[in-house]
Formats: sequence, structure tokens, C-alpha cells
Amino acid sequence: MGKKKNLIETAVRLFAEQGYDGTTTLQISREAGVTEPLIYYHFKGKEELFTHILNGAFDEYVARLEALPASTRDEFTKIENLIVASQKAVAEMPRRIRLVMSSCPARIKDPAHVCSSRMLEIFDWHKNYLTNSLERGIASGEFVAVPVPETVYVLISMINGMIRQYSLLNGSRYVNARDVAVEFCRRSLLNRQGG
Amino acid sequence: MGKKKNLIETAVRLFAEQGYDGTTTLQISREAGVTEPLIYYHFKGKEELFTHILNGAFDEYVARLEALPASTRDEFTKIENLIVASQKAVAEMPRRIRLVMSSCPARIKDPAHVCSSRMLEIFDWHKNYLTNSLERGIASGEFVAVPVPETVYVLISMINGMIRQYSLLNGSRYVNARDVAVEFCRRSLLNRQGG
Amino acid sequence: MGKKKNLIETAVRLFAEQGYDGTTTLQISREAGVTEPLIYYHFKGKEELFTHILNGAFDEYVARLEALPASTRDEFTKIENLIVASQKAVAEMPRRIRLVMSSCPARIKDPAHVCSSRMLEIFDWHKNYLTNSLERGIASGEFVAVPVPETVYVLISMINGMIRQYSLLNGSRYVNARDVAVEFCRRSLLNRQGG
Amino acid sequence: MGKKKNLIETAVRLFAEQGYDGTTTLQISREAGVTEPLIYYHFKGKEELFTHILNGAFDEYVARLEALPASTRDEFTKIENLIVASQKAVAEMPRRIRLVMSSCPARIKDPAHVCSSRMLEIFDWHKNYLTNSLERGIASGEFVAVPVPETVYVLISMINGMIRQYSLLNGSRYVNARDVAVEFCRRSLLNRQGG
DNA sequence: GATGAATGAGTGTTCATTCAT
DNA sequence: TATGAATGAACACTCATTCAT
Repeated sequence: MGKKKNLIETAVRLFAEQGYDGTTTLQISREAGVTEPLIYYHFKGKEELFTHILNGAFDEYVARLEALPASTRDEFTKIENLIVASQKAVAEMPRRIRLVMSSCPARIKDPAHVCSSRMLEIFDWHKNYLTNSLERGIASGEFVAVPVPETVYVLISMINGMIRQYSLLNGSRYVNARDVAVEFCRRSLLNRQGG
Repeated sequence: MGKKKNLIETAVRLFAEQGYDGTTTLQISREAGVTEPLIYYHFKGKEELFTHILNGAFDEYVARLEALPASTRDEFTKIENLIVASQKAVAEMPRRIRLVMSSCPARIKDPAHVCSSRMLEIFDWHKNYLTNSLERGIASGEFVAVPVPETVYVLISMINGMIRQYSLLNGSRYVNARDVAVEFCRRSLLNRQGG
Repeated sequence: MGKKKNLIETAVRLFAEQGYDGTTTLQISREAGVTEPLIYYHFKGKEELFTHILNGAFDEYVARLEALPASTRDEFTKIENLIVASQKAVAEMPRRIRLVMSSCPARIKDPAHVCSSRMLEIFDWHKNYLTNSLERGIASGEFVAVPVPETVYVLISMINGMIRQYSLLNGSRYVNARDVAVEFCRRSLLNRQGG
Repeated sequence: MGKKKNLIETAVRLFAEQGYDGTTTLQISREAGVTEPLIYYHFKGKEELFTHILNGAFDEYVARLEALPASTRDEFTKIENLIVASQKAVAEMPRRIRLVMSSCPARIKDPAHVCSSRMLEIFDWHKNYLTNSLERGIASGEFVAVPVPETVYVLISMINGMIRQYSLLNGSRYVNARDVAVEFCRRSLLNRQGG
């Protein structure tokens, strides 16, 4: 009767609240209403349970990115879509994003860890998406001629920074920061010359 | 002879490399060439050693902020100074910033922890500094009329995002991202009306 | 199997021989043929194992008191019964009584400790029992008119003193001290007037 | 300036309040306003400081016994004197008696310890004193013909039991228990035949 | 699928004691 | 006398994990 699901959901909650090291397998099992060895029946160990959860969160986030329309009216709309999508994600799956934002920084130095590989995957996805958009926009005259790699880096930093801020601090107080961020970027990138 | 200093420096290194939970007091003492109880002679415990280090890092970062000139040629220079100063900090005290960036996210939910109180302190400092700058700049016509609180929020997110990116990922590859970020903001904020 | 029982019996022995502080959890587990963490599986900690044992000893002692006949031929028989019962207890459960007599004095200042609450319980039981007996005996003319509370106090001191003496010193050498004590009290209390 | 004395007095207080194992050398030194190594300058170690204090208490108690008059009007007065003296001692040097009563039971199994040797010394003193008194009293017809060794044993138990009761429990509430005890013994021992 | 009992390998911490000054 | 710094030896306790059922 859904004991496994129960286990996972309890683990998500506890890992998000207390961190990986601050959560014991005994606590997870007790709060899930099962016994400890059941964790080892379903998972190889605590770490696998943890990475299973992280992978789930990454999967959903990536799915949201993949769902973004590949072709849009103009290139800035793509950038706008990305900002909006990332903010929607953090609002709609807050606990899992929070888990990633609080657990992964301490794990990034281990390149074999899920945190490293999948954050890199997302970073690369962002990079390709934004590089493509910027290059096309510059070529078409929609954007001013900014140095692409560095601008991509700045945009990613801003998007990640907003996720982090929202997720770890009381970001929900700035509900329309999202739109302000979009306009902030629009003013900076759009070519207003001639027109 | 400098055993305490040795202890602290070793702890900084190990905490930054392996995280708080991943570092044992035995390991710290061994690599520092002292015995374990010495930690407990100088500090109340592992946690106090840790917060001592964090406080040191926060102190230095705050000192850098306080050193920023209070009055500048124009308001955007203040914003530029802040971006530059934060990037200089992360380049000049990388290990300690990295320690903060990787350790604190997992501790922010505890409002009593050094991470919470001092990150809030820095957040507030940033907020006041940027709010002041934006309000003056808008009033004088230097800046376009942006919504102040949200724009401040976006700017802080960007600055923090860049610190995080630099600190945890290989941000050093984008050395002039700093200047690109400054220009990015300048284009967005500066009032170009009536050229 | 019976590892828990083994653990408890070993702990009784070692605590009685070496005291609480003089006995380590490692020693208990080793001499019981189990591993240390098993103590923590069955008990919350060393202290709980200790109080579990103390409670067992108190329970048995109280059970012996409760088993004393409520109505007797005369009132002095009650007093005799109490003296005999306490001496029988110390002869039949020597290790546990010795444990109590050597461990509890150091713990009595802590009113929350098992030693305090349960010794008080026994003290009160003795007090009620003896007060009742003395009052009835005096009223009926069986006893001389002694001041009741103080005489109760003296009798309890004598009983406890004999337990202590027997338990901590080589009291077994005075096997018939019990009967001598009974006669000692009888001569003192019985009303010989009008023989 | 009396630092040694200070040390000892503080140690008496702390050992009495918290027991030997519950008191650390650091705590003693701090509360005495000195540093830890000073303990090792004046004493060989914690244990020696402890036995120094115990010996002081035993010395004073023995001195009180020795001060009892060797010849009295009758033999029962000797017994009365002993009861009164022991109760006076516990009222006049409560902390040190309490220290002995709470610390020594756990140490009596070690025959080399001060607790063992000096409590035995006192036990023997009591035994000789009472044996002598009883034998003479019986011979002279002052006392009834009780079995001497066992009666001595009972009397010692009663005296010790009253000290213990007074010292560890709220014995001070029964201030005239002393006189009641004396009368209790008098009635039991005195020969009333053929008045 | 599920559990009660048990364990190996540590972990932070304490404490009496010593050393150099 | 007196101390700041340092240590050796242990200690209670935790936790992820396994085994027999």
C-alpha cells in the first residue's frame, strides 16, 4: 500500500528540511511508518534514496525546459520564456528545488555526484539555449551586439540567483520580480537604434 | 607556536573541501599537526570552530562593502562598484567564500545560525545600498523609472548568482564577465532619453 | 539469544561491583558477549539501563513489603514482620540491594532521580506502616506510650542501618542479629505493666 | 593568600554536592578562582585532594569520639553519650558528613581506600566502646542479659542509620529523635527487675 | 514485502594530568 | 607559587547497514 511512495515523500520532506547528513534512515523510516530495513529493500542505501529524489527533481526541471517552444515570434521571447519558466518551476515544486539548492552546493566538487553531472547538464542546456538566442538576435539586429559567452554567463547567474533567492530566502515576497527581471533584460538587450 | 592559527587554517581548508559533516575533528587535528582536544581548548566544539571561521569570512566581506565610497560621481558608479567589489572578493578570498556558498544554503532555515543572521545582514546592506542608489538615480533622471524594490531584488540576485557561479563552478573562465555584467546593467538602467 | 537479559544481568553485576561511573558501556557489552550498540537498541542510554535495574530492585523490594500480612495477632508482630522481611530481602537479593545502597546515596540530592522518588516511596511506606502499628499498639495498651513520629523515625533508621550494614559490610557474620533486633525492640516497646 | 584553603573548601562543597565523579578538576579550580595545575602543585592529583578532605572529616569525627568521657556514672550514660555525640556531629559538620555518607558506600569494596580503612576504624571504635559498655552493664546488673555482639551490631546500625537518615534525607525535621532514640534504648536495655 | 535484533566503524567530546615558563 | 597551552586515554553514543526469519 504505497509504502515505497510514502518513504520517498517522507525522505523528500526530511532531506529538504534537515539536509542529507542531518537526516537519519531511522527517522525517515519512522516518520514514514515503516521499518528501517525496508529502505534497503527498495534502495541500495541512503545515498541511493537521496540521488533517486534528486534525479526526480532534475528530471522534472529538465522536462520544463524541454517543454519551452523551440521557435518564437522573436528571440527575446525565448529569454523571457526561460526566466518565466524557471520562476514558475521554483514556485510550483518548491520543496524539491529547495532540496537541490541547499544540498547540491556542498556536493559540486565531486564530479561523480548526481549534483555535479545534472547541474552541469542544466547549465549546458541554458548555455546552448541562450547562446543560440543571443546569436540569432544579434545577427538579426533585434539585440545590441553584446559579447555572447559572457552575457550568457551573466544571464545564467541572474536566473540561478533568482531561483536561489526565491528558494532559500523569502523570495515569494517579490512576486512580480519576475516581470521586472524580464523588463530589466529587455531594456538591456533590445536594440532601440533607428527602429 | 601558532598551533591555534594552524588549526583554523586547516579547518578552513577541510571544511571548504569536504563540508562540515564530511570533516571530522580528528582529521582537522591530524592535518594541523596537533591533538584533537586542542580544538576543545580553543573552541567550545566543532560547531564553534566552524562558526568562528564563517564569522571571519563574513567580517571580511562586510569590511569590503563598508570600504566602498559613499559618494560617487554618479549613481551608477555605486552599482558598478558593488558588482566589482563582490567579484573582487570572490577572486581574492576564494576558499572562504566557497565555504560560505556551499555550507550556508543548508543552514539558512535555522534563523539562529550564523549563516542566517549574517547573510541577512549582508542582504540588508545590499538592499539599502542599492535602494538608495536607485532612488537617487531615478530622481535625478540618471536612471529610467524602474520599480525600486523589485529591481533591487533582481540586482542582488544577479550579484549573488555571479558569486555563486564563480565560486562553485569554474567561474574564473569568464574573467571579464564582471565588466559585461556592469555594461548589462548600465544599458538597462541608464536613461538615454534626450540624447 | 537472551542477549538483552544477559546484558542486564551483566550490568547488575558490574554496577554493583564498580559503581555507575566506574563501569563503562564497553565493559558491560563485552562481558555480556554482545556489542556496545545493543545497549542503545534496548535502552536509551547507560543511564536508562541503570535506572531500569534500580527500578527492578525497588519493585521487588516493594513487592516484599506489600506481601506482608495486613492483620496480625498483635501489633508488635507487624514490626517484627517488617524487620524480618527487610533482612530477608537483603539476604535473598544481595547484589541488587547492594547496588541501591552504594549508588543511591550519591543521587539523592536529585529529586528527579529514581533513587530519590523510590526511596521516598519506600520511606513513606515504612512510615505509614509503622505509624499505624504504633498508634494501634499504644491505643490498645500493647505498647508503652512513645512519641509516635520520632519512634517511627528511629525504627526506620534502625532497619535501614541494618540493611546498609549487612549489605556494605560483612553483615552476614551476624546472622541472628535480626532476632536480637526484634527482641531489642520488643523489650523497648511492650508494655509490661500489670504483668 | 589562602589559595590552597580556598581550593579545599571549594572541593568540599562540590564533592558534597555533586559527588567525586560528578566534579571535575577544572570546575574546582574555576570556582576556587585558581587554575587547574595548582591542584597538582598542592596535591598529587584529584584523588589525593579527595582523600585529604575525607581524612579531615574522619579525623574530626574520631576526635569527637575520643573526647567522650571514659568513665561515667553508669554504663547507659556511655551509650547515651555516643548517640548524642554522633547526632551532634552530623548537625555541626553536615557537609563533610554528607560527603562521607554519599561517597563512601560506593568505595567500601576497595579495602585500600580511605573510606574502607577509616570507616572500619570507626566501626571498631564503636564496637569496642559498646561491647565494653554492654559487658560491664550486664555484669553489674544495670542491663538485661542481651547477647553482646549482636546487640552491639544492632546499636551501631541504629546509630549509623540515624546519621544516614539525617544526613541524606531531611532528618533535621526530627530534632528530638535523638532523645527518643536514647529512651528507646534505655527501655530496652535497663534491667527493671526487682526495683 | 517486511521486520526485530544486532553490529562495525566511527564521532564529537571530556577529563585528569603534564610541560614550559 | 602559579599559569596557558597541550595531550593521552578513554567514553557515551550514533548511524548506515545487515541478517535471520
